Order: sequence, then structure tokens, then C-alpha cells
Amino acid sequence: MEQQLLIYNTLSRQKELFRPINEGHVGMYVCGPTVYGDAHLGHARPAITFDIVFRYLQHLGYKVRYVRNITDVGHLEHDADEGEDKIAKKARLEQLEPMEVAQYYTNRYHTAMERLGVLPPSIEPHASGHIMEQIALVQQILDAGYAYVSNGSVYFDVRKYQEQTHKYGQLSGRVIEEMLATTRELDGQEEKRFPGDFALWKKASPEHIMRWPSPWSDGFPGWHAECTAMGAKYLGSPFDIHGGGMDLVFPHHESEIAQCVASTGHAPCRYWMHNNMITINGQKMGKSLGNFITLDEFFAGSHKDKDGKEMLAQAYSPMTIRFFILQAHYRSTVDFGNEALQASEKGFAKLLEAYKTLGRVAASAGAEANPEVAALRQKCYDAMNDDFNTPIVISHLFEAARIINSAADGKLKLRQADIDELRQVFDTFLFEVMGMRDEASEGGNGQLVDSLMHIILDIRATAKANKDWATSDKIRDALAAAGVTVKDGKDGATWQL
RNA sequence: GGUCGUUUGGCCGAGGGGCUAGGCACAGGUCUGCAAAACCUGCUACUCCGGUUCAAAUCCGGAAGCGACCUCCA
Repeated sequence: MEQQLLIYNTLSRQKELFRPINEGHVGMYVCGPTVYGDAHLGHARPAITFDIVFRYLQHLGYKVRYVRNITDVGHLEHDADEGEDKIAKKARLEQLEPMEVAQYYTNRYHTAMERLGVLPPSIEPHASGHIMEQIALVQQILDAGYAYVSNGSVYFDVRKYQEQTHKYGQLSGRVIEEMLATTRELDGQEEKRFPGDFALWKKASPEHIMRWPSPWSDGFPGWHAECTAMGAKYLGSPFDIHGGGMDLVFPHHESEIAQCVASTGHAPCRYWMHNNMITINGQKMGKSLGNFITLDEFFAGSHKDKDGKEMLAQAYSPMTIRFFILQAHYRSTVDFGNEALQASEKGFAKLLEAYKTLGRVAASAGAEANPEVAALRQKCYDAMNDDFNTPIVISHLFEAARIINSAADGKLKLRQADIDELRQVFDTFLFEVMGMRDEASEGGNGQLVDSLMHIILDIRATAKANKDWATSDKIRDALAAAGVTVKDGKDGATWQL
């Protein structure tokens, strides 16, 4: 079935029909993490957002090459006077090799992403491994006349680019003149011809550990260069989709466009996608606000705010966080609060239970085709096709859960074909496309637990049959204390962790 | 300060000119030895002030709150 996928393109500020450059293939580049600290909630959002895009495009039958970089060079500490490389600074503090730090946090990032159900990208290039490509890019821009060398550093000539292409600001909607009116005084500005110019190559100061030789100086690439160079290397130019957080629109992505246009004459990609940001209890997340929560802290359920007060009421599993993020559309902000997270935890458990219940629903001979079931699959596709509207997909799955539970209660009759269809819709949308998984049933002892529970519930059923309420309640209470909920139904008891 | 975006019921969130998602919470009911679960029912909202329209949460203008970005921070 051919699906008409609409994607909101930041460039045009509207939804556009998705058409790949090469039929059947999609190239997607997403800005990945800077590996100088533990992954936090801000990393989970884009990773999950574009994991959905990756999964859904594959589901539609596209062969997708998904490139997500690891930034391990060249980014300067925000509040550092000397413009010291972030990773180098951290390394000095911890007495480690810079690459050791990068590797350590890269590993931890991978672990956190795996737990969140984020598929690994097709290629995960490191900026440090592509210095040559970045130097070549800088040279191309110099050759094209859109850059100049100043004191060993190379800067992009924004004014000239603007005069010749009138494209600077096309993505972010910014007007150069306006920007400059509000420009602040910053270090290093005197090397530039124009305050709006940005670095393509930066000469390293003596204390700067991470440095590479180049035709202009020992230094490191400018902060927009890696994405332009690696995107073109692995996806060609132009490619289909470029993604990242909304905070990257300017200057990062704007500058990527400029670098690409200056060096090749055309834009880097066709569709720009940006996920919105995350807030915590209505506040933006920031170190200074003391609400900078790492993913591991979420998983463990422990985070003290700046007053030493515990902010998390409980631990939240990776799947709870994933489901919560998917319950909001990726272009909206999403607010993390205990009440909201608990709602997601329960909601997701309800869907999983309904899916399991489906296995116990018996087909009714002679039942009519259920019109709601018949419409379900396409409604889910329609929601996904409308710019990946996962909250709507989830709302349809809740409707499906209601149908399943009604059937299990005997209040609704389903024919076998509808039961099969319900199972397939859950398999497709909840598990395959949205990447949710049943954490409780993982861990390897599932079979054993199943049989043990079967034995226990069998004993309890016998007790109940004998009206031995003391024994049956003792079993139920003891199981509850161990974290297992017993649920009595018409056809015997079931259990849930 | 500038540019852009956003503001939905107790909480989270879709939608986006008339038909008013979904989840959680809460209340009542059915079922059950009791409880839980499940099902049924109720709670029906769109920041404020103007305007356009037969009709506005939805469009336009203004105000306020919140957020992102504003040059070396992905």
C-alpha cells in the first residue's frame, strides 16, 4: 500500500509530500551528541524522534541510510575565556586522554540509547576521524572565494555569501542586519572582517590539547564543518533529510547550508526536520536551574535539585520515557513532571496488557466484521503520514485496547480475522514503528516465571473453589508484596508485574 | 532588547472556523467472596482584550506568561 508521507520542512515552514531523491532510498543525517558528559533528557528527544523517522521510512519499504555523528572535537566551552576545547578541558580535570573521555561518554551514550529502544544508526562517524574531509571542505570554500584566512584561522565570509546568494537566513528566518544590531562584544572578534562571520578552521591556542595540522595552522575545525563534510561523504550531496533539535537551526544549520552552497553551489538537503525542546515542570532544563537530569538518574529515580530536594517521585523505566516522549508530537515542547510520567507508565502498561489479553480472546463464530477494527490500520497510517503524529497513533491503539478488553469481557464479539488484524496492528505500530517493547517480559527467565505463576495461581484457584479465602488472600497479598498483581477474571486469574 | 514559536479541563497532551481526540487522576455503576483489573457513565477545556464571520479554541490585531535562538554552545 503506497502511503503519502507529509513531512514538515523547516525551510518552507509547511508540510510537504516526501519524495526521495533516489527512488526507494533515503539518506538522513541527524546531529548527534557531543560526548563530554552523560546523556540527559535533551539527548533522548532527538534520538527517539529520528528513530521513529528511521523506523517508519524503513517500514514503508525505503532503504534508509541513517547517519548520526559523534562530536568529539572542536567545540568551545561556553564560559571559557580562552576558548578551550570542551573535551580538552574535561580531560584536564579528570587527568584522562581527551579521546578516553570521548570514548567513555560515547559508550555510555550508546548504552542509554539502547535502553531507550533507539536503533543504532547506519553510520556513526566521529568528527575526529574526518579532519581531512573537513580541511578539504574549508579549502573548497576558500577556493570559491567565500572564506578568508586571518591569523591562522579561516572564517566564512557571510557578507559576500549574502551578496551573491541572498540565502543566509533562509532557514532560520533571520535578517543579517537585524542580527548585527543586537550583537554583543565577544573575544576573537577582531580576527573577523564582519561580526557575522563564523569559523571554518580555528587556530589552537598553546594550551589546547586537541589539534591537527592544516594548511593554515595547527588547530581544529569550526563547529559547523563536520556535519557538512560527513553528510556529503556518506550520503552524497544533496541528500534527503537533515534533522536535529530546534536549538540548532541557527546558527548551526544555517551555517551548514552556507558551507554547502559555497562549496558546491547547491543546498545540502531537501527536508530539514527539527524536534522541539524539553521542559521539566514547565521550566527549561539547564544546569544553573538544577534540573539537568541525566537519563541514568531517570532510570534510577534519583535526582536532587539545587536545594537538595528529590525531584523524581520514583524510577522511570526507559520505555516509560520513550512512551511519554511519543505521546507528544515531536514539534511541540514536552513537559516532564511526575504526574505526567506516571500517567504514561500506566497508559503503556494498559496497552501491553490489552495486547496480552488479545491472546486469550476467542473468536466468535458468525461474528460480524467489526468496522472499528477495519478502519484501525489506515487510521494509524494516516497519523504517521501526517508528519509522524505518534500521539494520534497511540490514541488509536487505546481505542483498540478498549475493543480487545470488551471482547475479553464477553461484551463484544470478534471474528478471527479481526483478532488477527488487531494483533498485527499492535505488532506493526506499537512495536515495530514506535519501537516499544515489553520490559517486564525480558530478562531470560520469562518462561520459568510463567510456569511458576501458573502453579501458584492454580493453587490459589483451588483455595478459592474451597472458599478458603484466608489462603487465597495470603497468596494474593504475598505476590503483591513481591510486585506481582493478581487480576481475577471470568476465566481464571492473570497476573502482571 | 530583537526575531520566531507557544499558551487547551486537576495533570499530560492531540486537533486547529461549525461535528469539541486520547491517557492519567477523580466520582458513580456493573462484575467479583472482598479488593484489584476490565467494562459502562460522569467530569467537556481551549491565557486575556478587541475584531472578521451566520458561526472562533481554531482566522486577524493587541497585551501578558512561557520557551528557543541572537555568532564560535550539539
